[in-house]
Amino acid sequence: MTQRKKEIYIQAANLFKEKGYPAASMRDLADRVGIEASSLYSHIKSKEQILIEICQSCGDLFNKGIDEILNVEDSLKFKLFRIIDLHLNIAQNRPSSIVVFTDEWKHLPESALLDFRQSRKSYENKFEQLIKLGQESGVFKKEMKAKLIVNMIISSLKWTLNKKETLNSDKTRDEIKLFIHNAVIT
Amino acid sequence: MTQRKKEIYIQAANLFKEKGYPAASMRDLADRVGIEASSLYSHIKSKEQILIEICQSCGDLFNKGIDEILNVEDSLKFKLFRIIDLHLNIAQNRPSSIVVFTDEWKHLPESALLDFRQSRKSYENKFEQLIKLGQESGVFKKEMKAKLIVNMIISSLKWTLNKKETLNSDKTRDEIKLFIHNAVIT
DNA sequence: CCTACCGATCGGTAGG
DNA sequence: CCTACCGATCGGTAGG
Repeated sequence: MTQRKKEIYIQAANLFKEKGYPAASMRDLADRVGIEASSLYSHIKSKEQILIEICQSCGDLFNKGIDEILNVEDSLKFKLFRIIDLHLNIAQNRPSSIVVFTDEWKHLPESALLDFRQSRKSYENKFEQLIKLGQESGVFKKEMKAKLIVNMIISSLKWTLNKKETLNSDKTRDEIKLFIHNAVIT
Repeated sequence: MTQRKKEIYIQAANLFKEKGYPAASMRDLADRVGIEASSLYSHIKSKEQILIEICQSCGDLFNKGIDEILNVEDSLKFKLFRIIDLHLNIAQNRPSSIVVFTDEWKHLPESALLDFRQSRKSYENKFEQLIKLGQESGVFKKEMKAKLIVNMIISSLKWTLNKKETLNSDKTRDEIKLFIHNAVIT
């Protein structure tokens, strides 16, 4: 990946985040990169392809991240905290891409949409298994369905997207973990 | 508001939800209503105006809803549960509009955007005051900032949008309330 | 990487 | 509510 191509992907993520994918034009993007719109196509295949790659790479970050957490020997409680940090770290390190991944995936073309849903499903299933394991061993509360707990946790973290100071504050991160700790740990 | 105009707003909300505002065309909308695109403009002023009214009316639902809850004499804990039901009820009763309100507000024109942010801010401030009151009286946990609690709660409920069976299930609603109860009630 | 350009589609108007 | 149409803009290609 050349420097120019990287620059295009970075600016595309910024632009898609700000305007939304359909409202972001290739001419907007070219302006930000500092070249003509037609010149973009020497580096990229299509507008769609940029969206596909942004969404795929974010999905991979989540799945690789959770795999690493689950494969290390730790308490289930600590693994849950590491998953929370995984979400916050991705938001911190890829502030534009993560918003595109979260808000613009519905504009993916059909085949990439199937991949996206599969990747997300795979992630949620791993997360759910962790919760179920904790419920069986008495670490996590049993009164709520594991799938609901996963949905509540993932959803609850999304307000932090785009909130740089929140993501940078260890104190705020601790409060987020405390909220979820109170919600699910026995 | 004539029947035809109502129909246009309903179909517009459905369409904006499905495709996103920028990708939804007035020709799409006209097809769903069963008239020509140009005929839409006998009933509505512009595409933008539809978005503005959808977002305004949802904002009003939240603000009127919370005002009613806060003005009735109830325990703070019960008021919190009523706020949760307010969110779930709006999602249940206006399944398309609420998604447009949540996901498409950034496409509002400048002046409407100011109104939108003000309405949302107003809602969040009232919610925050309730949490602070509860923290002072020892009903809600003090270890987390009130604003963070509000953000976590509002965000945590958003996964239920578009999940009709979740919104229709009293049992699931109870689990959602239990999650939040555990998180914030002493 | 640029100039020049394509067909398609956009929101919206004129006039009836 | 329709036919006919407008200028603007879209993603993308040809050719150099």
